[in-house]
Amino acid sequence: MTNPVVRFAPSPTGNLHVGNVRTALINWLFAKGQGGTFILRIDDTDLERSTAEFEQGIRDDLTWLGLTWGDTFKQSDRFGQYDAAADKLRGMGLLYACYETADELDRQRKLQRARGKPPIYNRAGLTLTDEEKAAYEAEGRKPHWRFKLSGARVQWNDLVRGEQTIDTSSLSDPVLIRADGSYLYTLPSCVDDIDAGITHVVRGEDHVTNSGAQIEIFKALGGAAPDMAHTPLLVGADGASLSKRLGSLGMGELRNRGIEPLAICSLLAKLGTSDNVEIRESLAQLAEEFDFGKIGRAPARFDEADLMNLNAALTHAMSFDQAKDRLTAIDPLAANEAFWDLVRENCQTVEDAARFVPVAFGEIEPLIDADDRDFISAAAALLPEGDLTSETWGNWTAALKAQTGRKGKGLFMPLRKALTGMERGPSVGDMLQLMGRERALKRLS
RNA sequence: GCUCCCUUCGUCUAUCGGUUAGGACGCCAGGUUUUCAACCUGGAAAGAGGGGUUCGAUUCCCCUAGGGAGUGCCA
Repeated sequence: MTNPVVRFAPSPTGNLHVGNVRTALINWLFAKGQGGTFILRIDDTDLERSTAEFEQGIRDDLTWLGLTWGDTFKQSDRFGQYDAAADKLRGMGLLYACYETADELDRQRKLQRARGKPPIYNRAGLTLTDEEKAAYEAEGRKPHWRFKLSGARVQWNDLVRGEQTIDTSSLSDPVLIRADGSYLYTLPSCVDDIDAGITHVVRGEDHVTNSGAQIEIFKALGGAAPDMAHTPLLVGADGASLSKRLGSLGMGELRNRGIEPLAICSLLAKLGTSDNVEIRESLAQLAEEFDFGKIGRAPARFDEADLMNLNAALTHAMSFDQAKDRLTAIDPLAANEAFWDLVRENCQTVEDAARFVPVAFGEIEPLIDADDRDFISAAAALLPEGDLTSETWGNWTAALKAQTGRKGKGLFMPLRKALTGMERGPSVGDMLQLMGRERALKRLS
């Protein structure tokens, strides 16, 4: 396989969510792994619902994730090409005018369904005479345009699903052009794929029947259809279809929660594959490991808890340099390498470090149980003079142990609670050095 | 309703007719640690149900159940 060209084609009518991102990621990983090109196409033929804000949001999210594109364009800049393609299809007798209203079509479908028949368009438009068309036009009706399917079986070897067959006689002829003259995505997508030299169309399995119809359009337009890959959709942790909330879980929200792009990409790249779901060091590594053959055919469950686990693993191993800017945003004092190295393994996100900032650099409310009061007073008196060093903690607790007879948890836990105000956290001895003598004594008094 | 796809530990999966059904994540226990995390060791944990085919089915076929998708002048 040489230099594949793939595209991710979101429509700017909303923000990117986990399902979208997975499709984008798989395209990207496949392209990068094969030395190919990843194209970002903005499917904004629906001028009503598309907005510049969503478009920018999509670009920002992809950039944040690291899914950079080699080329990008918008469908709204290419209506001329679509018009030409439509004319070509009309000339071939493959694009025909229909005059039913949406309501009429809806009624037809309901009727068919009620009789146990599949709701397929009856092709009335195909046999309309010029007089009948003129009569509709006189009524003020404008036609919408359908592509005439062959009725044959369309076949392809799907990179994920294997041999696929779609019986086009069981499909309605797809509407390509609305009554208001605007394009639905079906035709522009094919035209763009041909013009951009797309070699592989990679998308979710909700598109398989579309692919059946689009393959016929590709052929009618004189192109060979690209290879196809349809990945199973993600479902929620409960096994039901991805919930509204999860399905629309946006990148902005994940970013706000402190989730790392690589945690998202690692999960979405490995979920539903035969590879272990673990954090990877880079997108490049994910690309190297990518293989359509590893993707299963059953829907995989997307669980936010898994995402958080991966993110925690990533955070635990994150270098100070990587975390620095984010720590600065929390508090300039937190941008301290010794501090980060100490607290990171107690953090699930970089922002979790905020909990420990007051312990090391500010004020906290010490936790001292009533029956530990004397012990804590003794501890305050025994705190070694001079600078707090890495030796201090060991010497101090040894002296305390000798004087009070306390040991183990009974010795250490009261100190932890008094000095940090928490029952859990990083090593107290190291925290002691960071907070300094003055804070320590104040908390022990 | 109709069409297509799917079903192995809690989760993601391996197995391409004969295996003690393997791994990873998670979980539990022990070790280490003042605690948490990390790390080490160990453990529990699966073939949806029913029929076939076969000397032998997780594997092949059928049925049922369950899940996903499609069936739009959405993408």
